[in-house]
Amino acid sequence: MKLSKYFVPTLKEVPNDAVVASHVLMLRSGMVRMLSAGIYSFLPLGYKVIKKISEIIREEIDYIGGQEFHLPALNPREIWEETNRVEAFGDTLFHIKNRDYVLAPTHEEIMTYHARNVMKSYKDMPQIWYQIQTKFRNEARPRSGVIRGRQFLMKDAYSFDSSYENLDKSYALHDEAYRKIFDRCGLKYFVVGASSGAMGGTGSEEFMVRSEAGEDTVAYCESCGYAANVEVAASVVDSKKREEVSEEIKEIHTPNIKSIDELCGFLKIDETQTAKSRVVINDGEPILVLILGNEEVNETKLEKALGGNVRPAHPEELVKISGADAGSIGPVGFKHRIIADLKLKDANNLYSGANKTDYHISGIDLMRDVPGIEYFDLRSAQSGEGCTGCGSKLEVFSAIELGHIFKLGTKYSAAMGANFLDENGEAHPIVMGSYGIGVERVAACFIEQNHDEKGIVWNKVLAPFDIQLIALNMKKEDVVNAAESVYLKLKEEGFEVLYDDREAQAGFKFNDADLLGMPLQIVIGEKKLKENKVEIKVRKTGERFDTELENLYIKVKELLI
RNA sequence: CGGAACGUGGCGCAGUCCGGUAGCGUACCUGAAUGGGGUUCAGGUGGUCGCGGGUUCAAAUCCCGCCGUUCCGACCA
Repeated sequence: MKLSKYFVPTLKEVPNDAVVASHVLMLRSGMVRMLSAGIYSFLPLGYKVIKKISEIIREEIDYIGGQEFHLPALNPREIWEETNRVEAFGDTLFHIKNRDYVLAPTHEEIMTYHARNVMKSYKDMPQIWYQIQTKFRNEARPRSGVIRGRQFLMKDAYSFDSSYENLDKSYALHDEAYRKIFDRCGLKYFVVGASSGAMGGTGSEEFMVRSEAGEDTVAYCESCGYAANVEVAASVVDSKKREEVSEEIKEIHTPNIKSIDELCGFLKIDETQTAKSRVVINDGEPILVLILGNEEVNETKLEKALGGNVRPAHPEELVKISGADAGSIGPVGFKHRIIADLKLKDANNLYSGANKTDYHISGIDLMRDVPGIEYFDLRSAQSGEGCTGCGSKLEVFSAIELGHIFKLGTKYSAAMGANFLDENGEAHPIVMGSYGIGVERVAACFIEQNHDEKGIVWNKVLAPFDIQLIALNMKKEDVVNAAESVYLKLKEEGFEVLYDDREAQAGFKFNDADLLGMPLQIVIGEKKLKENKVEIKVRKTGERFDTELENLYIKVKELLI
């Protein structure tokens, strides 16, 4: 491809609206342009990358027996009513105004619709059906370029099995395929065991990439591979050390002191000497939740510890329950169930509310003064805490979800009446799995992980072209002739070559080549051509060396293998 | 959806406070020089100043309303 004729609108400056590296570079390198918030056009160069990623996905899913479909994005709303997901998706689902259609945000219903009444026998299974298709979600806040859009390309696969044991097999096949896909793409990723969440089901794994642009926060152990969303991640935590002597309980007048900050300032003590109280209502029962002053309650863990419905108590309820306003509630003398974070286990000499407005208590010994207290893990894991698997240190950071594999079970088949007959002639709902990969996210994550101050650094697998060929002076006939023949020869040899044949300064071309980031650059200039030599630059290392023209093709092959 | 910022040629910005002929850099076009890291000179093209309304002799500038984009938060199969 000749760059003079190829639509690659590069930008020298960083567009105002782009913040994260991948977004900036996709815009600057002319891969994409925004049409509206969260809606991107892929230009030829960007689309080449998308096609390469899609092809890798296609090969690996085909390899495990997947069959590719192409499904409509426009769906009758009534199919989505069958599973009650019009309501479940709420405002995230796009609705068509002048006909009763929705734009599909995923395709469980449509795949199940096609399986229903057709896959009637256990003999018809297993099946793995997939597609690579545009999804539509009315995201409240699109962000980070293509990483979170209102319209995005997703590979979504669905498995249909006659039993949960067989579902495990289909799931394992996808697990393996996903690892191959991301390995082949050259991504550094890790796998998080996630809770089943709102999709319903029995198990799932998320394939994540570490990135500042990520929207999930995960705890990860490098040495044993343990990874979990911080919502559920466990960690080994030293509880607050019990001091040798327990002081006497003492009531302190603390006028207008409401927060832990104010209390610490007023009494000149450290947050870690205080126990923060929160009152929640769990299925009608008031419960005091106690946590170290400088920490926050993890709502997911709290709900898991208590079970049932959990909501914060209203201010009027607080007074009735504890006898004090919000700022003065504490465990001593609290009449209802009390649970505390593990970090507070058996702690003493604590400060907390007195259950009497404008009073606090010092010298609280949870062992002595709070009989019946129960301990749970109620806080989020933090960097540096111990891994529960191997004892090494956990790291907590943000990450982007690239893919998600999911044991659905019978949620959709049961709701939609997609049943089959087993060996005994009994009807059962089909046991399903669903498996997604964000295709543009693969590209964005690769760029997040592989760029420098000059631009993108593609590997040969995802690079839109293998080689960027640069002719330095298009006014010199011998340079043009040499570049032209190298261009043709490289193409004959099966390489994808982007030939910069523009009338431009050398520096301009070098910088554009570094921005676009093809793995190899071949530079043809007048001086070296006189010695029958051309220069090769390896984008990743910055290494450059000269080679004789006739050795060029061998050298290129070596470097691109 | 709550909070904040921004909106002026393709891109990056100044001008807005204090109303008075729409500017700069870059990109683009023409010509010339240059030709190994965004070179130089000369001459050009291109803008409903986000949209609508109001105030005024006069609005990019002041007032009101709306729209768009981004960031933080909420939300997120």
